[in-house]
Amino acid sequence: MKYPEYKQPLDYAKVGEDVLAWWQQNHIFEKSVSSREGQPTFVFYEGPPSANGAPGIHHVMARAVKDIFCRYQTMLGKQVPRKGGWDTHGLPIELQVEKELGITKEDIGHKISIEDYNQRCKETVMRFKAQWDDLTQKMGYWVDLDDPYVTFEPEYIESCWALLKKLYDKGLLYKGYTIQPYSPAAGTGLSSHELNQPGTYKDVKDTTAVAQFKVKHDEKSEKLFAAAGAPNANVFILAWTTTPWTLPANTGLAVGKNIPYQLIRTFNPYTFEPIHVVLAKALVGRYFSEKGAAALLEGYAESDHKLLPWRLEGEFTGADLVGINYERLFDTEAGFPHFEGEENAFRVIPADFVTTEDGTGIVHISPTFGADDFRAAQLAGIPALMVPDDQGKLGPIVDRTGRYVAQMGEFGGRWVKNYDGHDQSGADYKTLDESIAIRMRTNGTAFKTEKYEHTYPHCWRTDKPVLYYPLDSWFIKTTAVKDRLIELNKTINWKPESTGSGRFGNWLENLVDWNLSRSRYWGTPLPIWRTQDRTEEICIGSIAELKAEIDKAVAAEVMTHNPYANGEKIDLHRPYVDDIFLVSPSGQPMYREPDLIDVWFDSGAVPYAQWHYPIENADIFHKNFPADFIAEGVDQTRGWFFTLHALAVMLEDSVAFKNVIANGLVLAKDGQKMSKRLGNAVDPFATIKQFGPDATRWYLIANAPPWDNLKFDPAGVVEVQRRFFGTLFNTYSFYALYANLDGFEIDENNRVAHAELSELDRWVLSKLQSLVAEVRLQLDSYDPTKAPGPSRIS
RNA sequence: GGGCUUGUAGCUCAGGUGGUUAGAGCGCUACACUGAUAAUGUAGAGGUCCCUGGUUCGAGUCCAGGCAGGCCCA
Repeated sequence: MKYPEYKQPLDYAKVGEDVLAWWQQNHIFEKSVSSREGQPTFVFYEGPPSANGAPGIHHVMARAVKDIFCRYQTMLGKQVPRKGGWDTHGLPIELQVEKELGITKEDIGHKISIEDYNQRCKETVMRFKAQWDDLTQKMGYWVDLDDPYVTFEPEYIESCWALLKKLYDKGLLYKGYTIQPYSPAAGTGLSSHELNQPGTYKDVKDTTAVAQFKVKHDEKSEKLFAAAGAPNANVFILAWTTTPWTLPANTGLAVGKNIPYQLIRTFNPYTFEPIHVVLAKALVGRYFSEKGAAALLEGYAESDHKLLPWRLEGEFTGADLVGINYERLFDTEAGFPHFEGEENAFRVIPADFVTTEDGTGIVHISPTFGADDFRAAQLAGIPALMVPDDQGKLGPIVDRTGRYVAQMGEFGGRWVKNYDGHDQSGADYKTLDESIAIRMRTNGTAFKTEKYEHTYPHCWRTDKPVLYYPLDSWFIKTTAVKDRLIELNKTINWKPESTGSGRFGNWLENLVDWNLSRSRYWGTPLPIWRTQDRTEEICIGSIAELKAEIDKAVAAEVMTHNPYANGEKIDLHRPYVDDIFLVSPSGQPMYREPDLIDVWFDSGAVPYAQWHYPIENADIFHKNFPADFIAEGVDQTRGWFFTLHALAVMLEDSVAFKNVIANGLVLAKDGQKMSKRLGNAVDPFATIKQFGPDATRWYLIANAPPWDNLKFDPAGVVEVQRRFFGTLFNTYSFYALYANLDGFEIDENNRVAHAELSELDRWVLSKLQSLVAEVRLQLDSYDPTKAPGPSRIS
């Protein structure tokens, strides 16, 4: 018998196992790479999976996508090296270890040493590696598992340090601040994880204020004064805040570009002065009554002031207001401090978070006390109000204990909230918010002040209100290359296109600097050492450099000995690097900046660090950069896709990848998200065991484009199995049966001349060539779903 | 709240640049074959193209506004 005949029913899982065994015995994957030595390469980067959880069915889909294009290019004759890798650092692993040990972040360094804790993280992260390797093989994903990169290895970290140093030398690494939840009572920053603890958000009654910001009359504001009908009119912009203590730190006002605003002629309800105010059209009704519109303007000052008269004078959009200058509310004449950049402050700017839900539709911006404020101000070039402390270091108007700094005039030294537990029971006791409100009512800068109940986050340890406060962080100045990031992004072939131009493109348009700092333990440490007075610092770019600097420090007696002198293997993690002190050129000791870097830096560094570049292997790196193709979930848009792109543009002035598929999610068959809790998660091992890898992969790819969400229905896999593989199998069996009966044999050396072929034969050959052309066309354009299409039709 | 995305037959999905009776597979119904048979062939039924407005001689397709699901970010 020439052609093997199989019995029904065919065991698809068995076929998969047999093929896998044959691959492994004959090293087929290895040969598919080694046999193409010298051929053009097709560069692929494996997005490192984190091995701290079991793989799911969506990983099978993501990896099937990767596998398809790598194999296709291999079949076209290219060499496609595929280095596997593991992402091993980061918060999810730390949280898992904390949970398993029953500890919190505060216990690290006390109940458990940093050394033991990090050891535990290292063990935990590789716990599922065996499962991942198993799935990788069973699903038939070809990737090099024998020589993967691992982000916690010293060589990998060393590469990250070298890259950081390159950025540092280009002036792209700097220390600044970011607005984070901060507990003055506990003296510590809070993570979003801590803020999500139950009970942190409480209803509190605060003094709120609608402040009047006086518009300066210049060409930017001319239209307002024209509508008011007097060049010397008192025109104010109204902004509401639930935290009046932030008003002295105001440096800007934010409007929504498309929101309609109105100019209203009326009176200040406390001083009875005639004024003109600007607020959102949608909110005029909150402050002005129907009756007031009809009330006489004349005679209000002498009336009982119960009814506030008003008149509409004009309407503008937010875009009309942008750029208008206004007078500082708490000015230097009243004893409040000058600050750096104040000539650029006190301007109306646009912001996308402005709504007309509450307040006045205009948001008071204090860049030191709000994350949104900070971001909007940074985008618009508005400075923050910062004052120097006794050491000359710039800081916000509130110190770390929660008090106004001394420079704050009549309010200097006042507590922002009651952080020290002082007595508030006295009859004439006033909170800072109340004192500020009284001042504003007196000098005609408050349009309305009232008590208002709202929810506000509190520190889970001290029960005191949280402040949003500027905390030190290290940044990569991605905004310096923003235009180039956008420009190069346009050269990338995104599948689907909308992810590149929309989600990713918009993200780049609104880019802020990349906050690298993480106050954690398990990750790549920041390789920067500084003197205590912050005047001297060094960025270490390699282990060799570190050793040399340690030798200098030992010579200067800053360190007693070099812990790496006798050639033992270096561990660059905490706590070891924290125990290294270096010496500055002027002879001062330097201490490591205690932060870790964002794990996304680790993964963005894959193209370099997987080869231990730039320490070594420059030739290998250049041969394998940039990638021709990568694929990952759409949730990586601001993660891996961004960090790859950002680092490539800053370091190499290049894209990191030319083609990218951003695949969607795999949902349960009812369209719900898969979760262990709902019990609707599909086990990839069971699926492959039941249906075999071929039907599983075919279903995942052919059923819907990978960038759409896929509703995973096992019945669909059954259908694929019957419809496609069943047909294929039956067709083969039919052929095998009769070919064997007739003793048909193909004689490669004596084929029938084309001209002598029957019409039917020629039709079939034509059909085949059309199929090949169609499949190639679709695979060349990175559409794996359309590629199998033609083969499904007869 | 913002960005992106999806909504076409019972199910899963196709439907460049607007143009006759809106398609495929599965499922369903009927018939045929009974040496491919837990198959195969032939035929058929089945749709308010999410809703509302608009542009147009003409809209599943273009525009605006909603509704519902999803992802990411606040």
